[in-house]
Amino acid sequence: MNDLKSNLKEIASKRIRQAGYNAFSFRDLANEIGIKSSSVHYYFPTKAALVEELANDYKDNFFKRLELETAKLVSPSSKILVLIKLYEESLSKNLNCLCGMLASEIDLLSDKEKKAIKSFYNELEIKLNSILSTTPLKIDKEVNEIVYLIMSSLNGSVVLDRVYEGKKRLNALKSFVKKII
Amino acid sequence: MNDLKSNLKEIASKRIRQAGYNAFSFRDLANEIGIKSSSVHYYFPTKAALVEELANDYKDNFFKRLELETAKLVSPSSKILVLIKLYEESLSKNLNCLCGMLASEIDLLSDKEKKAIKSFYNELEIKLNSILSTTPLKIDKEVNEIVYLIMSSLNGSVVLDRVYEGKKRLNALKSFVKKII
DNA sequence: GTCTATATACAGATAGAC
DNA sequence: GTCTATCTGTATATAGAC
Repeated sequence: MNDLKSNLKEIASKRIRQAGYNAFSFRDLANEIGIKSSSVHYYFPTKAALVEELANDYKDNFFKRLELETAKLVSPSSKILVLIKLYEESLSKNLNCLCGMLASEIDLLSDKEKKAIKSFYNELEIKLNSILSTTPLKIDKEVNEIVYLIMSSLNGSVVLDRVYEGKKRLNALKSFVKKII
Repeated sequence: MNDLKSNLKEIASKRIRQAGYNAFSFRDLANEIGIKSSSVHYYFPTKAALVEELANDYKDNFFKRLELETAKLVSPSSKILVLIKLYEESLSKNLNCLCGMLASEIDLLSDKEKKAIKSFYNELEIKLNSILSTTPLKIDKEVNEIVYLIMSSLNGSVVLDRVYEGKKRLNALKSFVKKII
């Protein structure tokens, strides 16, 4: 992929993660790079097509990193801490999770965009279940419920930590994971 | 407050909870009621002023209900289940929490709007801490960390349950609360 | 209180020249 | 690939008549 296209995607992704789907326009992207908005349409026919591509890229990159960084780890808790670290990185850049942001705006999305978002969370759920199924929990709960708890908390933590410009909620989740797994 | 003004607020709140700050205009509100957008400006000088009022109303109403419905309850877990029930009601109307939605779009907001959002979460944190401080937890964790876990999970659960048109994540949180408190 | 009229700017997209 | 030009519609107001 040429530089310009990937630059456009990077800028668009950042904007969405800052303030949502409607918080940027093709003109914004064009201005930031120094081209015209009609040229952006050369790369992406519509805004929906761009966002769909962003969501799919985000998922691919996210799970590629997760696989890579957990590959040599053994304990479930260490693997989940890597997952949390990916969210911490997002927070440290003062950005929401792209899919979390779009999930909260699900009513705005086309079917293809929705599918991309669901695909991200489907894979996350599968991954977490597989990590947690290898070991008994230190708390008497269904694995699946802990998976949901971790996923919902990850999403909410970044949103709220961003509001408070801190890390308390992600840290609390981290601490919780260390305690129960 | 007259009917028209409260109708406008109700419609605006609903739209934000469906798809965010930028997902409605004064014209939308006007059209839905059958007046002109300039008339909406009679009630609210700016969009920011409207949203600030919505957030403050939401907070007032939320905690009024929480106080009312927990007043006669004794056990901490039963009180927290009432809190979760408020989020379940939101989900059953297929709406996000207003403050959760705006929290994810925090970069869009004016200082006054931000303040209103923080005020909601400040009060929720205080309330949860006070509920959980009356009893020892069945899990060896700091109360404050469990408060953060519940708050972040509440937010994330509604967002994700809405995506999947289900209740699994809020139910998982409910189940977790029953287990540890 | 509600309207018409207006102002200024932006949004998403397309046609066609270069 | 990038541009100019254009289209059609929308957003956030404000002024002033009724």
